[in-house]
Formats: sequence, structure tokens, C-alpha cells
Amino acid sequence: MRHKNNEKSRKIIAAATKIFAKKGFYKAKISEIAKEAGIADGTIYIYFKHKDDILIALFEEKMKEVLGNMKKQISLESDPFAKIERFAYFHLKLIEDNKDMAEIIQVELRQSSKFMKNYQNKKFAQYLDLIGDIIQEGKEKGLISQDIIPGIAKRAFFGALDEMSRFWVLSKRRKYDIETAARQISSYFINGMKN
Amino acid sequence: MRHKNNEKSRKIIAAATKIFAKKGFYKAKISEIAKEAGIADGTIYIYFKHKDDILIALFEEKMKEVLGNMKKQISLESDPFAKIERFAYFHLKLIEDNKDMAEIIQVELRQSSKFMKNYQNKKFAQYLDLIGDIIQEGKEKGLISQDIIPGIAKRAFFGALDEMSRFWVLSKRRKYDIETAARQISSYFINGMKN
DNA sequence: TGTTAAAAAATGAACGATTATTCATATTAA
DNA sequence: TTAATATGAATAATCGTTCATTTTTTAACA
Repeated sequence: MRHKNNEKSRKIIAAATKIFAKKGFYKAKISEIAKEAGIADGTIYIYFKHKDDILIALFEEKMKEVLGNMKKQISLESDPFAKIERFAYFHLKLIEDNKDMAEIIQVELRQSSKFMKNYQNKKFAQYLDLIGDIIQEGKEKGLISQDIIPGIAKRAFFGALDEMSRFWVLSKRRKYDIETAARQISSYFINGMKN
Repeated sequence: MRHKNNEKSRKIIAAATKIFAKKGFYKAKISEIAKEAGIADGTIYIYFKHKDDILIALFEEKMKEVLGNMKKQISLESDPFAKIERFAYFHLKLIEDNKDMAEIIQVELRQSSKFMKNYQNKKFAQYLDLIGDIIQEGKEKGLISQDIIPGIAKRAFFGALDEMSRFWVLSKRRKYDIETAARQISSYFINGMKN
């Protein structure tokens, strides 16, 4: 019973991921999601109270996965600079491997504060903090200048990667390969923050 | 006649800027915009064919202004690194001075490809190219390493600033002042791209 | 193992609320 | 007086959500 429920709500989220990515949240119809999931419209309302809830659940599920993966990747390196480069690479790789999810996070996450009044995306903050923690570690080890403010640097670094992904998500063909982009972007920050 | 039309459509755009920023495009009602502009609902349809057109016109108008301002600011410096720092400062200042516009660009511009199938935001591309050109100039003058790919670096730099603005736009209080953020972010890139 | 009744899950047509857009009419300017 | 603008009530289409009904699952019992 418990098992089956999870199975079906995951199926709905998978369908919603596809439809939200294609049409955007507002233009996506419940009936389309239902059709994509191979169920009746009404069934969705057994698993989710409102349309909004599907998007929230989608964020939670995807961000949990992303966060878990990235934590594991970072733990494979000990040097802060190597961690930064690995973060860049896997962030971009993630986007590439999950275009639909990426597009939703890119586009709909931005609006989240608008249509979901009190939804605080804690998982996203934690994701940012992965970068902040690496920078902090670098400062403590004397590798990164004491002038660097982690709260700014973590956002700048994430923003740089994020803009690169947006470019990929919205354009048809990828102009630069992942390795190159990850190496370039992380090198700006690594060299720029060095002690 | 020409004069009056422009005057009124600017009034509508100003009202729309306020309402779109507060509610987001989809939740903003034409009737609200009309009320804010002090005109009747139907009047909007004399100046704009659809709701979408208001948003497109809004982008065009704001981006044109932003682009013009930034071009002027950049031209005040001759050193590429100084240009980069000035770009960072005025970009962030612009956000601060035009919160409503910033919020719309942050949030709604992201969706533009979704609801306006064939609207290519050329002004935005030009804005990015301002950065690309500075980097190119820096390479030619031997200040910036030949390894730096302007197409990646311009997006990374813009993304870094953009993420910082998003943080400001979506949060109540500003944690870091503009000068600090601009100096930090531009220093990562300047030092990171140096020859 | 097969039967069956109660519970749970699923269905999809119908409802009702919302809102972009239109247009017959009124107002203002030329 | 005529043309251009503006009005806002009415229209029409859209869709999220509900719920009476049907189907499937569960588990109790012979």
C-alpha cells in the first residue's frame, strides 16, 4: 500500500517533469500530466492536493537527489580546489543528463517565491552551502585569501555555472563541452580567490 | 497623436512593471494593470494586441535603457579591468535602483522562451556582448590569458552578478553592500583571467 | 483454494470560477 | 460634424477541482 502510493506519485512527478519542462508550469494542464502518466485526471488529486503541490514535490524529490549526488562527489576529493572543479563538472553534467529537470529548476524555481508564498527552498540553500563550505575550508587551510567572503563567492560561483546551464538548456546545440566549461569556470574562481 | 500614444503606452508599461513584479506575469490581471494605469481594461487593447505584448514591450523598453546606460559607463574607462569592475558595480546598482524591473527580468525573462516562442531577446545578447568585448579587448592587449574563452567567461561573469541580484531581489534585506559585492565578484574574474 | 464482502483506489464527466478579449456605446479632439 | 479614443459590461473559452460511480485490492472465512 505505502509502496504503491510512492510508486504512483513518482509516476505523476515524472510525467509532470516532462510537461512542466515543455510548457512551463502555468501552461501545463493537469489533464496533460494525467495523460502522460497514463491515469485519470481525478487520480492526481488522490496524491496531490493542488497543482502547486506537484511542483513542490518535484523540487523536493529532484533537489534531494541532486544534493545527495553532489555531496558524494565532493567527498571524493580532499583538496578544496579539486572539490571546486569537481563541483563545476558534476553540476554541468547533471544539467546535461537531466534536461527536463534542469529546465524546470532554471525557469520555475525562479518563480517559486511568487506562487508558493511560504515555500522556502531549503534544499537549494543547502546546495549553495556545499560551495560555501568548500570556500571556508580553503580559507582555513590558507589556500584561499582571507578577503574572500564565502556568502558572495558561493553565489557568484553557482551563478556562473547556472548561467552556463541556462544557455545550454535554452539553446539547441551545445557550443562548448562540459569539461571545457567546467575547467574554465572553476579556474576563474580558483585563481581569483587564491591566497 | 504619435506623442500621446507613446505617452499612454509608457503609462501602461509602467503600471505593468509594478504589477508583474508583484504578482508575476500569469497571476497579473489585465484589470489590475488598467486600474494601476488609471484607465479602462479595454484601453489596453488599443495599445497592445495581447497580454504577452505588454511584457515584450516592457523588455524592449527596459533593456534598451539598461544597455544604453551601461555602454556609457563602460566608455568612461579605458582599462579592461576597470571596465569589468565598473560593469559589476553598475549592474548591481541598476538592480538596486529598479527593483521591479529587476524582478521581472530575473523571473519572467527566464520564461520568455516558453510563452513567446519566437521572441529572441537581442538586447539581452547585446548586453552579454558588452562583457565579451571587454574580455576580447583584454586578450588583445595581453592583459588576459589567451586560454580564456570569451563566450564562456561573459556568461560566467554575468551569471555571477545575476545570482547576486536574485538574492537581493528575493530577500528582504541586503546583506552585503553593492561596492563590496561588485569588488569581490569582479576581482575573482580579473585575477582569475589574468595573463 | 475459491468465494465474497468491505475498503481502497481510480475514473472522468460535470461544475464553477476565473479572466483575456471584444464591441456597442460614449466621450473627447480635430 | 467627423474622426479618433476610451469605456466597461458582456462574452466565451479555459481548466483546476470535485464527487458520484466503477473497478480493483484486501483479507476473512469456509
